[in-house]
Amino acid sequence: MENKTERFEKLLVKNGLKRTAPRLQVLEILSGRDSATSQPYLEQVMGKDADRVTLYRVLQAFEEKGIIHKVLDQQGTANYAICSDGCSAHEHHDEHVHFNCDNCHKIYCLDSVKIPALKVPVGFKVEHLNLIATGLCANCSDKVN
Amino acid sequence: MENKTERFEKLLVKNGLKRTAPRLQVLEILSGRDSATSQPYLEQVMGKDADRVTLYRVLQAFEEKGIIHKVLDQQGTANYAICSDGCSAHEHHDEHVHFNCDNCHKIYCLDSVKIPALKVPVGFKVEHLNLIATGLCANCSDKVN
DNA sequence: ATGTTAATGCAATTATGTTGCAAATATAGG
DNA sequence: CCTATATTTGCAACATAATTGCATTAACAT
Repeated sequence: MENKTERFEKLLVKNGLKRTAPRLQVLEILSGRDSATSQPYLEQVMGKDADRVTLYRVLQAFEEKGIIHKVLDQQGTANYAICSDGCSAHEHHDEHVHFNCDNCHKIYCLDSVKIPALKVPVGFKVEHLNLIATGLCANCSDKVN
Repeated sequence: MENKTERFEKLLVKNGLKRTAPRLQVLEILSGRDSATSQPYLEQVMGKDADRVTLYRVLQAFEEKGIIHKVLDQQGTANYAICSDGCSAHEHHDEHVHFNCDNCHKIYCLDSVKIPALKVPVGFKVEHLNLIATGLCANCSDKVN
């Protein structure tokens, strides 16, 4: 199996980004989590390893290249998750449902759930759909019962 | 036809809120628009008529009472719209689709469009759905063509 | 090895949101 | 109409989040 860091390095090069420590660290953190990661959490984990400004810029660059996508939770806080294959700078294929757990506050990308087509009033042209469900995730609804 | 201001005053009293100038002004502004109104826009329009802090508190009170509902746009900015009848402090019936126009940036409440039921993975319990569509609104798609 | 370009870190600035408190105001009751 | 009371407002201070410019550093092509 291919080394994880190697994969990340290729990913960066493929997108014309240099292989730098903060970028690799962000990819490392994001890939190790099963749900989207909030900007404040990233900031905390990176600590003094990288400047806050650098983090902003890394995330912005990744988003532009289609390496990660941003999901806003109900409070408007930005959360980031690595895009599944098939995303690019030109087109994000992240029109899956996001699930924001009321209990643990994690945000899951439900890649398998597609957003159904929508009937909108005449004249409106839908480009993208963004659906966030809230409730209890599988983990938390287990614990509660 | 009943006077608009009278209606607003009744609305406030019904919700146990005093009839104050900033509150009436917010209702006036929101009701005069065909789309949701951003917090920064409200702040700008109210100008020196009300303090920034007061605006925050008015909006918060209105939201708690179910008089208005908040929609976050793609940038995470809060937008507010008057709730249709049937909303209350206990239950918001605002699970309609919101439409964020890429051109004019207005946010429309598409009250007529209901969010279709969703199949989620086993274990997940959906409480609320929040769907924002982006694209061109009727107005803008007219102009473009 | 080295030159060029991209990326980082720092400082300063701006924007955004929150809290405590004193002054002002709405309204209920006399 | 006047007054008592609780709510609401406005101000000041503070806290947090995001952005910009610039000098320094680091990546990497040659």
